[in-house]
Amino acid sequence: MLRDGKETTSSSELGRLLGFTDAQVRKDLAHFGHFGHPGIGYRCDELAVAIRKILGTDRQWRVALVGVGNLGRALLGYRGFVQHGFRILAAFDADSTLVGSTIGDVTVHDLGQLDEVLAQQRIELALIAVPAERAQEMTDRVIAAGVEGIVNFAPVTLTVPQGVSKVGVDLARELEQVTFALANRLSDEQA
Amino acid sequence: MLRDGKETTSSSELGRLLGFTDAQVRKDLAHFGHFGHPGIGYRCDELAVAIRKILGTDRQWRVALVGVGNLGRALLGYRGFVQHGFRILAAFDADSTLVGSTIGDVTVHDLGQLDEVLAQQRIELALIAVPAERAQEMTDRVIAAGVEGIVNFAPVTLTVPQGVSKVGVDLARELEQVTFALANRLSDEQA
DNA sequence: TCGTGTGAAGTGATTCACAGCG
DNA sequence: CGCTGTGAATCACTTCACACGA
Repeated sequence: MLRDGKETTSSSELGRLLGFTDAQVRKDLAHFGHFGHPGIGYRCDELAVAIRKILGTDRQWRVALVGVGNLGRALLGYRGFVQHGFRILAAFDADSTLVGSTIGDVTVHDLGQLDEVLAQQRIELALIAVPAERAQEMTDRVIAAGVEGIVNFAPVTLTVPQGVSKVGVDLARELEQVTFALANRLSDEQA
Repeated sequence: MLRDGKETTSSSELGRLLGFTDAQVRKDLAHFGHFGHPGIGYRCDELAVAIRKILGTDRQWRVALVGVGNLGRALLGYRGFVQHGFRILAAFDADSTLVGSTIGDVTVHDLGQLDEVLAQQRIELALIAVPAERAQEMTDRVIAAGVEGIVNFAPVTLTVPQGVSKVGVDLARELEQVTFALANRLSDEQA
């Protein structure tokens, strides 16, 4: 909407676009504050700022990538991260033939330097893209080095201490969501 | 559990492992049928079979990849798909220098051959890994060619007709989930 | 005795509907 | 007059608690 120069929107328009009711949109937004203008709706620019504040993306975040395989490289090349304020500042891999190379503008470090580089770069978030067997170990190490948020791409459930935030992305599980819907022919549901 | 040779489990054990209550586990499983044995619990092998049936992964699915960029290549190399019965049988890209090459054992076809190859290979599911601008167009085309399920990696909301199942994976949104938790210091929630 | 499956109770989320502001 | 923000009503989900089978 901002790109299109749209000034304002409404809960009903947002709802239609997102697949919710207008009341749902208003309740959800009102939960975080008073962003709307009665009789007018929501100003697009104000709303964008407010949502960024809520999501914590009103600033830049310092990110590291652990595991520079196929998926890791894809993550390094993903432009969406930069657009949302996520800066990948360091990468790590066990493969010594990769160590020292730069992909995009990120240098691949040896795992032995992990603690040192994470501290030096003041890394806050880590993307775990290593094989399932190594995922918990890597997670423990980055958390010990001060990382507070984890996105885990390995198909295992990680254990993290209180205060550390964690999200798991299991690509096969996403496909299972589709096959579940097809196997049971659900006509509703969308994401 | 199967790998460890475990014979049976219980709703409370599953709940502890997954982060739910025992009652929740029982209700959810009972929703789909009677899989447990009173006094015993759930037999691991029986439960695995039952869950695969529910998820629709008790058979192989024929999958195509549209877009062989960094992310596409990562998806091609992801072993978890094969393990869950998802076979990527064809890939497509607009880049003519890629067309004709094989990555893993999948051939990259020209987009012009999309309809033909999808029909010939009887493709059921498609992974959309093209830039946001092209995502809806590619989706329309694969659906026209008979695809019934879509996993979309482009950061746009796709429109699909009734009967087609769709899941969206937005990598930046996963990170935002982490920053949201950190910005608001939620102590609960895990995925 | 252990542990499932399940009505009943309790809790939380969504929708309704309208007062009030621009 | 349009649209938000919000109590009240509705609806859905989770937890409780127990009958019953192994």
